[in-house]
Amino acid sequence: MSEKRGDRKAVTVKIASDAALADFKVGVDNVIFSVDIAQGRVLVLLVMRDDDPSIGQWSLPGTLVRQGESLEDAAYRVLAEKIRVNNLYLEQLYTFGGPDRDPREAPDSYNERYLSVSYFALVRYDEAQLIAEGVNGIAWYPLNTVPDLAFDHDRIVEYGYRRLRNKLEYSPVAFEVLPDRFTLNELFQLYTAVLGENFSDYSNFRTRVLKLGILGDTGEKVSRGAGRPASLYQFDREAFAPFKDKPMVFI
Amino acid sequence: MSEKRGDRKAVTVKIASDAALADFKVGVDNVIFSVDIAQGRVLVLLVMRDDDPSIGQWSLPGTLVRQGESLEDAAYRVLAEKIRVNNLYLEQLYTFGGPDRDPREAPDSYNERYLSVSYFALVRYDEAQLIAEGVNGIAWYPLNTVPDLAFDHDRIVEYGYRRLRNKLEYSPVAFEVLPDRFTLNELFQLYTAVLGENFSDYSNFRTRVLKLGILGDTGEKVSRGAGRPASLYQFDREAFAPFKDKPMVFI
DNA sequence: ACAAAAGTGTTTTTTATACACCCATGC
DNA sequence: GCATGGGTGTATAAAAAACACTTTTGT
Repeated sequence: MSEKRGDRKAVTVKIASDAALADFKVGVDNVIFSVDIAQGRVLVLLVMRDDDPSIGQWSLPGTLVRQGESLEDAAYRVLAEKIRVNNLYLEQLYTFGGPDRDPREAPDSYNERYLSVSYFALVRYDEAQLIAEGVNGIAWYPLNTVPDLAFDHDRIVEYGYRRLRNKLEYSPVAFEVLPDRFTLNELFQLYTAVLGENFSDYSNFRTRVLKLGILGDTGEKVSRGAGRPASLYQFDREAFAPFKDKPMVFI
Repeated sequence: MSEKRGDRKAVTVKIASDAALADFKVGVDNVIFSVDIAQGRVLVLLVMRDDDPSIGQWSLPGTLVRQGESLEDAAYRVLAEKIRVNNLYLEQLYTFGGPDRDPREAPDSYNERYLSVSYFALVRYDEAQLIAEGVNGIAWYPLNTVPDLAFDHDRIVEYGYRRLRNKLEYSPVAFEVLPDRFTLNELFQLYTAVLGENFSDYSNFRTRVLKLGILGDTGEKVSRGAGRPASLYQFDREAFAPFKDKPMVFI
């Protein structure tokens, strides 16, 4: 954990010292979630690998970072290659970079390391159009049916799901996934799908979320099948602004 | 954001395709915090750069990742080169990787990108022994007096501080920074130093933290100057175990 | 005795939880 | 008219916040 060979002597023995440094290719892997409110399911976007290592296995959509491209740009690029959306939420998740996490690092190859910066994304299920590649190289998988994934992508999905739950509780991400106008019940269903059945009582949920004062009643009503029509609400970004960056608890 | 030149054709046109990929050196930068309870100050460890870019400027202790070394190992290595501690808390913070964040990426050089994976660490102020390099190339800086730092290290410190506050509120990191046995007042001072004066009343803090049931009274008392002697408490890892991984609110 | 720090208790306000109940619509 | 989902209200319990008060030490 600590050979003391000096970084400080690096100036004089530059070549020798540089030889000890690892060379990296940097990949970006996206954990793209969506929530099928109607069915109460959380979905992850998976793609079938059709390339060199782990070919034919499901994996997260990813790519290698190109020259002049930022990490985030790369993340947006993969996303745009796989899926068409109008709105999305995207943020960095975690960086997995141990040696030996990628089979391409095999000693016989160029001795290059592969590091994966993962990104977390949330899109609208109903507006997301998958861009089919071959026949069926891409699909939404319900979280509980995700198959064994290539590389260490299982870990990444797990990590992403934890982030999703936290984000729901402490930030207004939910509104990135809902249509502009939505009923309180849809909001509730979304929370329930992600957080589990018993996270809260519907009527208490209503009270709390309305008391936050960040939802505006549009006055319009909509009928979802039988029963009394529901009011359509809108997320009020202005009203939310003061809470921005401050710790906040939703639900 | 999406040239369609294929990752998929990479097998056949490997050389041409690889040419578009960026080559990276990966750096690890540590935001090392400690809290001087007596003075109620949060401190960051800074080192004076004595090497190539931004020489003579303060920066976070960092290093480039070596062959066969994991990111975390690299983080531990820098830490061990700068400071001697018995206990510490360390976790990954964020990965900064836009092009042009490092002057070494200047177009005239090898066209190699530098990416920084930052780590967040917390150590005990009183037990931390700085390993002096030259005369004074290393120092604790109170958070509010941190000078302009090299690269994008200012951002990293800011980001790290946010993490520190969150960690204090939602996890028992505090006990990694306190001695094995500590008074409730020391715990309170620690929280106050990080979270600000008005985060809570001392007596309410006591009640809450004791009700958690994760602190054991050792029975021993200690006198800090005048006034009634205080009980020494111990963090009870067993009692805390069930809360592990579950969302939890401290104070 | 009195200042200083530790520790306890009490009161008030706010928030969470569990339900009971009324409302508006489709069939 | 009755099942279905939407929406309001109330009663109880728990947690947070404010602050008064007691206890034990050093000087």
